[in-house]
Amino acid sequence: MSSFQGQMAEYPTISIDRFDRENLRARAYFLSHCHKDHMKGLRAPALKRRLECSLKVYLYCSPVTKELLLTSPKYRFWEKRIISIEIETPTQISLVDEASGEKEEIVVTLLPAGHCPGSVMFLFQGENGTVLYTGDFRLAKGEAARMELLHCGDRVKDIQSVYLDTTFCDPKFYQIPSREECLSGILELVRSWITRSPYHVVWLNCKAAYGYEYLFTNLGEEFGLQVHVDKLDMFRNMPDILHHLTTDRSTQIHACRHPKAEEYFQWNKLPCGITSKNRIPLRTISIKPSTMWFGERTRKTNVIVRTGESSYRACFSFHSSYSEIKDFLSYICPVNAYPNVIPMGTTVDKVIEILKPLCRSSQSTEPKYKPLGKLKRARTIHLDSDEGEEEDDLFDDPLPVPLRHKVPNQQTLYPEVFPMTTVSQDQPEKLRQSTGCIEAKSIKTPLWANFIDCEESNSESEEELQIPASSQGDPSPLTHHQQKANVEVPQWEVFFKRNGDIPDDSLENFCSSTEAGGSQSPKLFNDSDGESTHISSQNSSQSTHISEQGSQGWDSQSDTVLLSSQERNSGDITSLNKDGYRPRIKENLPASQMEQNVLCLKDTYSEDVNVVSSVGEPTTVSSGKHIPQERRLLTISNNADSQSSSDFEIPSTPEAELPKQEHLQYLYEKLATGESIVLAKRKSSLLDT
DNA sequence: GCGATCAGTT
DNA sequence: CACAACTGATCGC
Repeated sequence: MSSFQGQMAEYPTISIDRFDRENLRARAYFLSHCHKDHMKGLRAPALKRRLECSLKVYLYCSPVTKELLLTSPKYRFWEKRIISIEIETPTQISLVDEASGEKEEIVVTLLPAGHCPGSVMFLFQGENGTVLYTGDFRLAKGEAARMELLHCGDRVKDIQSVYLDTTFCDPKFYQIPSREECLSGILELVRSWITRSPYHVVWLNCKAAYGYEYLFTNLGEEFGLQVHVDKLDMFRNMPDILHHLTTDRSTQIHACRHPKAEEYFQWNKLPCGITSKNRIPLRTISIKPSTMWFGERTRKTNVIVRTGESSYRACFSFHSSYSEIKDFLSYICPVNAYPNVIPMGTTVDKVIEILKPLCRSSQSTEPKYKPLGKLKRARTIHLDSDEGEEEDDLFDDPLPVPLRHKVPNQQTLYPEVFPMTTVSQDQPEKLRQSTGCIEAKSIKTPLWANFIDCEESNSESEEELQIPASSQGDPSPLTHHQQKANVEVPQWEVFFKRNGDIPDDSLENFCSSTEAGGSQSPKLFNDSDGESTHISSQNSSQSTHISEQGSQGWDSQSDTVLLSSQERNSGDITSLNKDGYRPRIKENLPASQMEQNVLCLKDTYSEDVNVVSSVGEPTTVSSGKHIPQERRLLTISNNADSQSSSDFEIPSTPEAELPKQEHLQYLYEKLATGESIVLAKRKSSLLDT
């Protein structure tokens, strides 16, 4: 539940996701997505009055959010005052104080947040620096690195503050199975039930909230059925969703709701009231999407749990896990990070304590002295342990500012050129600031950087290297066309489809199977209470099955339902990605230098330089606008895995370049602290594999 | 009567 | 397991 009060320190004249109290004075409003807890005050009389008096105040949101919001009659009064902004399209907005006439320019870019249809993060650029408000988000590991507009050239933008969705920012939520794993588990469970007869139906016990749509569409697609829901008119202009939904109760998949639904279900009655078809009683199971999480050291990763004779819980999360949050924030590496949510059972201070080490201020370039004898664990020990996922927690000391080269998926890197729309009533004037983004350079990766960033095995890289470079880069003309043609239709897929078709857990599985003593045979996972039966996301090659009598003998071990995330690897569950969606690429139109300056406002190397200068000289390298082939190819493999390390665009064979004096100096310093020993060992073990 | 808030439920 | 939202009680305008 968001506790963000609506205003950001840097841009206090705008309000985001809060519309009450001080926010009533905002010059512009932003809505990240259509969930009630982000809409407080949005239909209050006070704001309605404000709107009537201040004719220059608008609400900005994504096209899908606008559509969803305006479907509700309660919010219809916003109709003339909402401006939708396309995803990944930097847009200038004039913030005018109507009393004084004072004006401020700001550029906002909407980035897909993966939380629910229409959900976005807002990237603001203006006089007070670049800030990112994430709204609520679910982004897999490495996804920030793939967001082109978080970058300036091949470097992540200089971001002053991140206002972060910290819903699961607690180590107990260390891991949440990926969207694909969860979807796969549900798909197999549903398949195993509805294929028995036309009278076998499933009820998806979903909350009244946007966010389950990709589940419905994937189920619909997979089984050629429509999902029964109570309402679908909000999707009337989103055919990709609409086509998989129905108000006809005769389908085998239901996601309808009723206040007494649970009670109904006890009596084999669906929320919509039906109990039979053709006078033959229905056989129903319920699947309740719930967030399941796993601690850092938990191997149990079951995505389906049986909770009763006909009841299941399925893993499902709208929010990023602890490790996903850490990956996201450490990649962005802002100066400040502020939590938008204080999770239950924790405190602001505790959350800040987690966020702070991932921010720049604590990424001291001065290595801290650490006696060798105090090193926690040697990497070799860790390799022998049962963890597939390597842990950056091993290092007590924050690493220096990562000089990372997260290469976006597309090749249109240089120069960073995007059309910029100006949304304002009275002036199309561009921003004057010209702090300028130095023309993007291909910065050679210092040798040491490979060691520093390399956390995990790149087991897939050899395979990925076979992928021709042409298979990535610009989207196919068809994709491009479709997007142009559909410009009036809200594009919801953008929020959930990722580029790449390769399942995401290959690294972990590789690690756990090769390094953890090869526990490759399927196992049954049962809760200690002996009540639940699981579909696992961990085991491989175990086929899913449900006891023939869903309501009988479910307590026997032989009824245990398993589902492996790796079944998906070998199988059919890639519909989430199969359309091969790629983030839209702007036409590579020539842009004025001024536009570039605006886009890279404050993202200057001169601002960065005090941070990075002690570990290298990135600004002086000017080896042209060419990405080494190896790095591009490795980027593909990185794109494909959401859970694994996002650092594997760095070739495992370092570029044949001798480290410079400063790099050596750095290495020596690291050696003194003990860290590089660990890293070097890790590295060599990787090379040995 | 409406809305805000809180506690409880799912 | 939490989330997001609903329900109902209470209070104030």
